[in-house]
Amino acid sequence: MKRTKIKQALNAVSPMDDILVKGWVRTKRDSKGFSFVELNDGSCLGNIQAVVDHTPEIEAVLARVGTGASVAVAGALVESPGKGQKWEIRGRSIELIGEADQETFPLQKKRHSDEFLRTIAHLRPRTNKYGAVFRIRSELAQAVHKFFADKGFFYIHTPIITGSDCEGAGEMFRVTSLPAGSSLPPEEDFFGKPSQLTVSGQLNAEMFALSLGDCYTFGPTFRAENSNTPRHAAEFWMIEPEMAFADLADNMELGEEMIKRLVGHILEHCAADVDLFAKWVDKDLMPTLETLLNEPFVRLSYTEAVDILKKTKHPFDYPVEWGIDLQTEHERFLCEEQFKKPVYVYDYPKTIKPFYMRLNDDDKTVAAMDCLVPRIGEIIGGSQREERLDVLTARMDEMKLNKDDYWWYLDSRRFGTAPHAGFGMGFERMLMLVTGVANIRDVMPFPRTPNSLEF
RNA sequence: UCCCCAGUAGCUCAAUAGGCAGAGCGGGUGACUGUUAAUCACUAGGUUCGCGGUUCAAGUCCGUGCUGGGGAGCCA
Repeated sequence: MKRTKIKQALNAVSPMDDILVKGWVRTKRDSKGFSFVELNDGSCLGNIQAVVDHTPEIEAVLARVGTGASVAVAGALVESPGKGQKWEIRGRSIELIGEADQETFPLQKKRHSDEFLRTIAHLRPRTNKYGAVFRIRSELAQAVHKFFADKGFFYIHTPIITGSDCEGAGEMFRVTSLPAGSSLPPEEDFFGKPSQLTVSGQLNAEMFALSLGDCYTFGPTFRAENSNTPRHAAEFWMIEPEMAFADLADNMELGEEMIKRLVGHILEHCAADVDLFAKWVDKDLMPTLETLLNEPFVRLSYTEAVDILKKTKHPFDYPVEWGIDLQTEHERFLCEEQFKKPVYVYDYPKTIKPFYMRLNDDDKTVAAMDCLVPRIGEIIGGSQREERLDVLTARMDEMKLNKDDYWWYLDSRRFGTAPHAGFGMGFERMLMLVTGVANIRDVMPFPRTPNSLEF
């Protein structure tokens, strides 16, 4: 007989004479003459309860069935006479597939701390909370692709290994095939030059925006920064759309539409899992998601933001002056206290932003934008790109970048250049936003952070 | 990388002023004919993170290292 997934069984509309389910035992309760066995197979948050009467053969099996064991139960799907569930399985047979030693199996039936579960990252998806996290993660990734596909964006696979320190966005991981401890020069290495793991697919994506129109990348990126915070990981996934013939306003509009669509999709498709987070992880999750969905995002120029920060009575550790980069405390004040909703800050001083952002007519600011959301901080960072060759090369000279390294990037401005804009969204931060999970390590299957590479 | 806090049973934690190492949960054994984190009884379980020091005596005080958490910087 073919296995029925528990999600299907729990959604049944009528009883079934024959059903076979397989899964992991969440809890077993014995009575005299029969036992309750609750199974979860990961297909959904809910467990299905099987009731098995004791026979000598079944008792022999049940003696070895404990929390965490994998089993197959065959029987009939019937309406449950007990409270708490609509359906249950009246078991005719139970087969032990994989035993779990009760002395050493680390997952209990009660709640564990996130810190402890991180030390058993290989087993934590078997818990309710982490099962829910990773079902939502999967659904969110699908929703990203659906959003862009619906809008006619093309999905571009930009390279993971890169040869140029593009952007200068933080420390990069070196890639080499030279033997450990080798003192050979980069010319002798695999690519004949230094190579690194990418920190962003943006520069490559720009080439495709200036060819296919609207496109996006969605893949892993790597930062070798020794940053130890609940919002950073050394390996994380980033979504980077890039649009031709678009400006900064189009860019902000796309970001807002995207966040609203993703939130709406998760509320619609992962209701049971989201409820778990609203109930146990973040009491304010539902109001937060409602705000994201229904409230228009604030749009505020950097200059206006500085004015607000200078006028408020709220004390800051870092004094505010036009020209400084906004500190975490400033960003949090703006979106958590001043407006209590997502805030776009745009037109930043050029001195604190990278070379590729489009210079505004004031010659002091660039067409950059950050989207700040409560609790997470910056979830989107983007800009209109500098499409004018002379302005772009002048900026590169100012910042002492070697133009030869960017010859192909500059070609796009030599031949048929066009205004274009794009941004990067941290996928894990989006996931933290929709689940209320506070630590990025807890929305990643096997998180990579400084001094942490166990799994 | 900097600042702050913590580390005691498998897990979550307690231990008065420096004076006998404790509880709940989990595990094991048994009871119970409809349980829902089942319940009840009994029971086993410890290098108090490592190293060094102070003291008659250290889980507790001092130094140092490691690990984890929170905050900051950097960023998505």
